[in-house]
Amino acid sequence: MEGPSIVILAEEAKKFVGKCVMQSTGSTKLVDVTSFRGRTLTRIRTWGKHFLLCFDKDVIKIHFLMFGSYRIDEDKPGAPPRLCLRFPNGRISFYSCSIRMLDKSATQTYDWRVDLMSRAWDEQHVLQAVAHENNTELCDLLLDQNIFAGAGNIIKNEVLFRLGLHPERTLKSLAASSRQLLVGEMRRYSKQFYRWKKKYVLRKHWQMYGKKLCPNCGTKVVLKKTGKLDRRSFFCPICQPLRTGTGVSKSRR
DNA sequence: ATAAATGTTAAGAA
DNA sequence: CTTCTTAACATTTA
Repeated sequence: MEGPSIVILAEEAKKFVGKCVMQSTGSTKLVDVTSFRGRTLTRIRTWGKHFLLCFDKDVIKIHFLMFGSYRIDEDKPGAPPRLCLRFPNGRISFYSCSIRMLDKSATQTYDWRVDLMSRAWDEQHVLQAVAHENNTELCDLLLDQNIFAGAGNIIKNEVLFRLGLHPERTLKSLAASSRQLLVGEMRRYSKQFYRWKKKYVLRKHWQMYGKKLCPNCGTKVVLKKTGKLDRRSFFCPICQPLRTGTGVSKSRR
């Protein structure tokens, strides 16, 4: 689950803010499930892929990893929730996810300037952070949660295709103007992802992720695990060349 | 049926 | 000390 999906969850769960937990159940052993009963949910926040349920002095942090899911006011068949919070106006359940408690002070260490979905997202700050990553391949850079919080493998692949960038290019091969385009597109596409996902039309807008043929030129899409993160990259070898330019030596002055 | 995948963390190894 | 590797987590889809 990528950042935009977490923002949609936060909107759906908003109706529980200000409500008191009537009953708390679940199979997680990483938090004391029984301790939430009688406490009021004061706020819901998100940072990247982190979903934060805030109480007066501490916070439940939920991360959905690869397979996590949730349900509101219904049960998921065949799976006991890791955590289910029941409020006077409904309930929310979380499945196969990581659940941790944070002290409230820990949320102050989150930097919302790098959160792709945040109002506080700061292009200049992100460009500065990117500037330290000259030797990093783009496929790894775009998944770095300290720089692009909320970006996942779908966003990575789609953005690289839209800009005609090969996933194994290093940042230093990009001119300053291209870097700025890249950072801006990460933000723009994340917002687009959110709008499409809300309308249940996200998947049909994928141009490269999971595709067989390039929508531009019809060339067979390459699927390769790339980078230190060894994650799947889908790319068109024609539209996303590894080497830039037309053969003119880059070292020419 | 088996494998691989919208992901992260911690522990141990090098 | 840093960087890399592996395991753990555990569900859905192809």
